[in-house]
Amino acid sequence: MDSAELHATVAAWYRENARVLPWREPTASPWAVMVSEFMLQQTPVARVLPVWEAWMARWPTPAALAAEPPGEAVRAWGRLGYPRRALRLHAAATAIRADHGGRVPDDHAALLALPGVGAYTAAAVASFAFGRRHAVLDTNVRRVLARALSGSQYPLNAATAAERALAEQLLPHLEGPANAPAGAPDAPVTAAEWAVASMELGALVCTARSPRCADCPLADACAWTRAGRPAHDGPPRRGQSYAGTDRQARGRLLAVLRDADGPVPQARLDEAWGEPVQRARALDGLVADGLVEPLDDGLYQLPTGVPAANPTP
DNA sequence: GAACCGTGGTT
DNA sequence: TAACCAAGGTT
Repeated sequence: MDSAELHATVAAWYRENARVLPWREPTASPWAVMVSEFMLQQTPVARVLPVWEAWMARWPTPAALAAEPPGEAVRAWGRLGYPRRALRLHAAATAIRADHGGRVPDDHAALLALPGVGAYTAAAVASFAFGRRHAVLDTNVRRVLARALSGSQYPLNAATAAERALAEQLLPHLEGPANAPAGAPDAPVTAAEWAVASMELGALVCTARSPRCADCPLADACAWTRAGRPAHDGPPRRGQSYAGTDRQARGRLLAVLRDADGPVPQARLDEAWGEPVQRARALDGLVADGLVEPLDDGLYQLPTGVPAANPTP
């Protein structure tokens, strides 16, 4: 199967099977797309949806978010996880207001320069919000390419230069929006549509644990299937421990502050995590990350964005 | 390059 | 049930 055939096959599947998601609507603003990409970093769609809706209702533009303290972003982030993303999204909104006239930039380099925006997010926003042509290499796409083209069950732990080169080479030449016009099943496939379609195939069919190969439009051409779907052979993929880690401690501490109306005394944090050494280390880390602001008298709160007044000597 | 950074659903 | 996994980014 050549790449044109690959694009057409996956796009045809996508036009029939894509989930309806608010940030994919043609009316979705670049900011709406950007917020979704931040939230979707390592967090499943189902958990993002309600938080995204509330976020967009409250902060429909970057300037609206930038006008509020970063702690409000952390609070609204809720239990999506990795709350530093909330802080970075707030910082990105602030940079957009300061440096881009309040509009999400439309080119990859300017996006990449924003806090919390890496190679994936810059390519995704440029593609999905602006119809630009970039390789969007997320975990779904990497898995689809590993199976369909390389014949392995899983991609390597880290994306290689060869992988990125392959993704570039596979990119359709056509620019334009990610969604084909309604009722145009044979519309040409844009780079952005290929990106969202290959991601969606990985998310719905070519899944990590139990791929639904019977429903896959690429099953006949898939190198991994043709090879008999051999089990992963290579270094073990790194696991993620959690219970008892600093991450869990940080999560418990921050949850107390999120759920409180105002500043919280140290004693409330002590209840949230019993082990004092780890608790202190976790709290220090949260403060260092800017997720927590220490006040006088052993009080703590979510960040206000206003540096605490220095006591006069 | 490897470690670190949350949370909850699925297998 | 414990392990795995999720539209990554930063240091």
